[in-house]
Amino acid sequence: MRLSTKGRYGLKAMFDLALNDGSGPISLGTIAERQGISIHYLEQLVSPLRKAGLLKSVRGAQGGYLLAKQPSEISVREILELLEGSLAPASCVTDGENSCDHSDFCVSRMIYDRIYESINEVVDNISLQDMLDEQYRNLQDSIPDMKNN
Amino acid sequence: MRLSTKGRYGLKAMFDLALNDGSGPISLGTIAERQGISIHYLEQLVSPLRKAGLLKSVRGAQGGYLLAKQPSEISVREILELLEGSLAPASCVTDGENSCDHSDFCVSRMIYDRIYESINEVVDNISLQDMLDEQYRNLQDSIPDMKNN
DNA sequence: CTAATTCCTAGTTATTTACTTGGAATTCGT
DNA sequence: ACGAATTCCAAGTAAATAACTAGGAATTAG
Repeated sequence: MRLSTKGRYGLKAMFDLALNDGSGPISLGTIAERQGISIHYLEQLVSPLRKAGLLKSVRGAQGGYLLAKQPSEISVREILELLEGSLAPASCVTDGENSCDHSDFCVSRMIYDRIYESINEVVDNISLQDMLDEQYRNLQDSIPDMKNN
Repeated sequence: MRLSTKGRYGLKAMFDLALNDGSGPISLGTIAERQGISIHYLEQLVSPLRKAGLLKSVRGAQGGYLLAKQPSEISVREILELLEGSLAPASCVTDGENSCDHSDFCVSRMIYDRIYESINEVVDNISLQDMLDEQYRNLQDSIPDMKNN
């Protein structure tokens, strides 16, 4: 039940962009270095995010990526689902009836449905803005002097 | 974020045993056939469940497995955690601080924590007895005549 | 024109999953 | 006492997936 590096790195990258929202395009090189991720690997993660319209790219020198919407308008769910596929704990939850053998009238499936719902409830209701707010709160609480970082 | 076959098959097997609770030991061969799982693979799943005290075994001919406790006393969480390991979406959630690089003051981790909690909230509160109840309800609703199966 | 970038496709390696194989130990029924 | 049915145990293996790497074309600021 682990998220893969795709989801985790992708979320990190999006959060990095959110932190720098408004300062013009940020290159993958910069993000890769800051987050400790291979730049070529990052490219692959960023590509679907761009195609889905979560971020914009600027090509050429001094180019890079920017959020395509406000941080408040991008949910963690969108990001994770794009990179991980659906967050369902079993394929029958999203595949409809066909994948399930019905031998036990799918009581197991009822469980997977409920897990799926509860995961979505969480990630649907956290936006990048919420993450920024949380970050700010963390900084205030633990290291008051670092507010300006 | 998928459960592996270990967790899913293991849950199926436990539910099968719950359905037959009280009728003496059920052999893995029977379960394997009913649930469409390789018997040798099932063995591997059942072994940790036995060692953890969720089920008992009876060796030799006419032997098999039985639940070691009442269905109401066995939660889906216990079963899944035994077979899948913790249901945390990232290792930092259960590994403590060491695995996390703190570069973003772990706002990501806050998310993984919340997902983890919400998953546990679900699986903690479903017991094998709840599954039996649900099964019975399903049968009543969809095929009234099959109540006696 | 050049350096810095995105963009694209195709490898490759490492890890994990999902089993299979083989056989010893145990016990019921006859 | 014997044989069939079982649990129990340790390895091995094949397939799938994850996690990258490699190479290069296209674009653009300076």
